[in-house]
Amino acid sequence: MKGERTRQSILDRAVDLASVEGLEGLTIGRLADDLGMSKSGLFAHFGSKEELQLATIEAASHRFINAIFTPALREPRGYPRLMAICRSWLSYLRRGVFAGGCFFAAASFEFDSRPGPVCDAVRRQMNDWIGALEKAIRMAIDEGHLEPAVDAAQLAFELNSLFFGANFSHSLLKDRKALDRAERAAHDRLESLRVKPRKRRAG
Amino acid sequence: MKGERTRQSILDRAVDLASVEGLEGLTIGRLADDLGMSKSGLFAHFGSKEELQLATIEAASHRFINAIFTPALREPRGYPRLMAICRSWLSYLRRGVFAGGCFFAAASFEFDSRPGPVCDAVRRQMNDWIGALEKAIRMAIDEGHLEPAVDAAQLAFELNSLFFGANFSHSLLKDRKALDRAERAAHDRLESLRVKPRKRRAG
DNA sequence: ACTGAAAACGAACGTTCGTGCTATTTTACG
DNA sequence: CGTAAAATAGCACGAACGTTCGTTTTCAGT
Repeated sequence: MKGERTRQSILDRAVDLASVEGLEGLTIGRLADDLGMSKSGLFAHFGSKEELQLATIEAASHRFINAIFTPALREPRGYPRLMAICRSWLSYLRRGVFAGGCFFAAASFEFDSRPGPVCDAVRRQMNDWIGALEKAIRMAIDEGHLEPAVDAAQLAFELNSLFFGANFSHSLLKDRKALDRAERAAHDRLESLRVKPRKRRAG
Repeated sequence: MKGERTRQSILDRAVDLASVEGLEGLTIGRLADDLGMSKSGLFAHFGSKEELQLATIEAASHRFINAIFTPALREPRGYPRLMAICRSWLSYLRRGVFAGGCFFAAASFEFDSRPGPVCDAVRRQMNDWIGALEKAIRMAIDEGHLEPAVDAAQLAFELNSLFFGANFSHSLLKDRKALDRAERAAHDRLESLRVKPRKRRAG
């Protein structure tokens, strides 16, 4: 009972630490110090560093979903929801949901050339994310909001790229216009693929 | 004399190692083993790990410029050169110029929240790169190839985002269509901003 | 070929890493 | 309450980290 609570607070801190120092830079000793507990006490919760990393990814995913999808799913499906996801993503960066920028952007570039269970877990998360983006796009097509010819995978790729680019310009270059640029690019791109509502007949 | 040659071969290997393991994961012992030399012998060339990291960034920059700009600068300025940069970038990823994908994409996301001399050096490199992109865009505007209203900084942001996105989809997701998607997106975007050559009078 | 300098080496330093153990404390429950 | 179980602490380990130092090897210029 108590264990579960402790575990959660460990992971909460681990997610932020890893978003700054990286999943490999995330260290058991450092994490234990931060939480005022012993290395071995913390270690017992996970059994290995790799398990800690995997659990941290899982915890980060929950935080991500809460920040992006939970609010966006309140919007009506189709174009509004798709646009809400974009705005949620940028606002999630602005609000600093993770201490060191987007956890998954960092993890993606850290592990993209280091095969293993951690790499697999990151890839799985990112495939889910891209899949969810594509789904929202297909919904917008089905609702008649986007042109039927739109390639969902292509558009998802482009939107995701803009988010990564925003993270980069915002966090590393400290460009205060980064998020505005990304929002403008996403908006313009979506607008260009939008079905113009000349007549309200198509359903 | 000999020292400079050794130093260069160290950095050559360091660049590839760091593009896989990260600039922090780049380890003096590992690097020395790879090169069949002693830790202390290697260490003496740099005096500290941080200096090794900074020198590695510098070396990576040379390789990057050789792969991207040297060929692109042979194209006539304006639209052709801009498009050549885009294609060079994607081909540079395809050819595996760095062992672990784009060195600078990895470094950017690794150090974007870790202030210090290494972060500063990465930021400087990336500012140079974005600046060069903007310059190529402005040239295309000046040559009358792109609409005069084009916002160079905005377009540079978008192109760079596509490159990062390509790196991500290519390296982590192993999506074989990643580079094609990025090229298509870049091409379409540039085409949409292009001055249509209806009559060959302007210029 | 000789020699002074430059380069590389080998061993060791103190620290931190992840990971085992064995106690001890704390918690949950009958 | 008391007690079994769960959670945490303490300590030690071997390996790897960056770094220092004194020695030895290799090179370049005369």
